[in-house]
Amino acid sequence: MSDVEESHLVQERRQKIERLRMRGVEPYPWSFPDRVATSVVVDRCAALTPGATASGPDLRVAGRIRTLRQHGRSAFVDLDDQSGALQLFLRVDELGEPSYSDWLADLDPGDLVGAEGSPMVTRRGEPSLLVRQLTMLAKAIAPPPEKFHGLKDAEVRLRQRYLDLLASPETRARFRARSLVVREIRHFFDEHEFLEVETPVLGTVAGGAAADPFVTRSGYLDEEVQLRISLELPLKRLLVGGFERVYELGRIFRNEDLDATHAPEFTMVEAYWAYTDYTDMRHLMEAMYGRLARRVAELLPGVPAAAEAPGLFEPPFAVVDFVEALESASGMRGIADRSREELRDLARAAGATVPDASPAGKFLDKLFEHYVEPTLVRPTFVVDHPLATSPLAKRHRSKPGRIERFELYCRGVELANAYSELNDPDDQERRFAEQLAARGTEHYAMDRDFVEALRYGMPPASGVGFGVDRAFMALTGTSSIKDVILFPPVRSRP
RNA sequence: GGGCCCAUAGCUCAGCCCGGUAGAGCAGGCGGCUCUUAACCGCAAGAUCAGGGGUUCGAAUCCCCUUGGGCCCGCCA
Repeated sequence: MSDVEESHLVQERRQKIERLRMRGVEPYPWSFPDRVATSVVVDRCAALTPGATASGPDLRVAGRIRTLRQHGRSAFVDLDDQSGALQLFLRVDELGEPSYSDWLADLDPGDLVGAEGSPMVTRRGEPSLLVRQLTMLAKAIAPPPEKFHGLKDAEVRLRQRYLDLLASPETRARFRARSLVVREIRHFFDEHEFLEVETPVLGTVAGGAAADPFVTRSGYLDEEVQLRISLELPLKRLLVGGFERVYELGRIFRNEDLDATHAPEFTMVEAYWAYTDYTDMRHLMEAMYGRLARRVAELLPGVPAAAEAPGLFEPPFAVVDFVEALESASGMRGIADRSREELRDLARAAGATVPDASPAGKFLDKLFEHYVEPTLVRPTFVVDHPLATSPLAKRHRSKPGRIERFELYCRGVELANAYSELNDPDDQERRFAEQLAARGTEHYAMDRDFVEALRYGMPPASGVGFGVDRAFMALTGTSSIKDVILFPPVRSRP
């Protein structure tokens, strides 16, 4: 592939810049005040009959040229802006000579231009702006992707996301919807009187989950530091400190492979709610996902999965017991009483490759993943997991050997993980020690200060965590996490 | 980490199986056209066929390696 800088297309455009300057036109001016969105002009046109031109003051619009259709002494330009698109109608009898010919000689697809004129509807019925004055706002030197087929190259779409965005209204709509769903999540927690907080990304112990951290070094601390892999432990310290409803929405980092549902940095929400238990949190999540589903349906009516989301996420969601669901799906009995070795052999028989040393909870997760997860298409709360599956949840008040936990699944994806949070400091210390004994690699350490904090008393509380990227994927039926992250990680160019 | 697949003009794609001087559409250039909307008509141009090596009289095409990407599996509670 030849260097863009060298191509004849670029040289043509550089010559056009020289011509613009020679006729006194600045190719990169500073602003374009008093413009309206193209949608405003389109709305104004709705009152006009075909062939009619609006009276009243001229309107100004700005945007990027998608296509040009020249007809000798008139021309049509399709102009895109964030609100949509508008056809510009250029005519020699409006622009005059030599202005008309000069402009047509120097305009290209991809250029950012401003236009001033009257709203009008063409005889063929197309809402348009009859242009009296054109302004170059930024001359594009590099040609844009092809106007009809758009940008297909998956690599370019990831490496040069701006090209994907400028060529694809669908991509723009998807990322806009993501941003507005994030805003909706904040509204939801804010309305429920949760306080949004920010906790450190860099710390000396990355805890709250089992994942490989990114490791770096702090010159100030003169110590190894790790990027957070979860938000859990600092947020619970805030419950100790007296905040009763807190949440954080932020980036977390796990030094692991990128695939369709995992990215090494992703956005997570965790919320902690004092004096409530996991059943209260279950109802909160039901309400939240119901609301987010209605929002994506508004934002992406043309995306089938999004349009169907409100029906799918209509509360109440199904509730199934972890052990009962696993036993009924697999035909096995007495799952909770099996030894670690038995569970390991069962997991392997189900096709999982797991190391000998894994804790029993790992094998149970694998069995669940294999037998039950694929069947959970409608939103379903899986509740009351075996004790071994998490070190941070409180023991179940009535089911021996279980914890008070739920996971929400939908369309085969995990959409939330919540507990009645463990607040017994001695039990917490024991459970951390058991996890460490089963793991024991160099970058893992017990967060002793967290155990110390619990000794001062953390109120009974429920807590939840969910990945924003995956939530948005499930709500919109998007199959790859790269399609919901604006700038996914890419290797440096060879 | 394992398997399969892909890389040809700025963009979207043919050509590859079965080796014989690299093609189209869009975009760009020149000419024509005052209601088109994937505008249209004519002319001329545009390529280190991802990179490197090999086989061959001859390689975009067959073989090997490298790089980047995609899908699946494994890993990632």
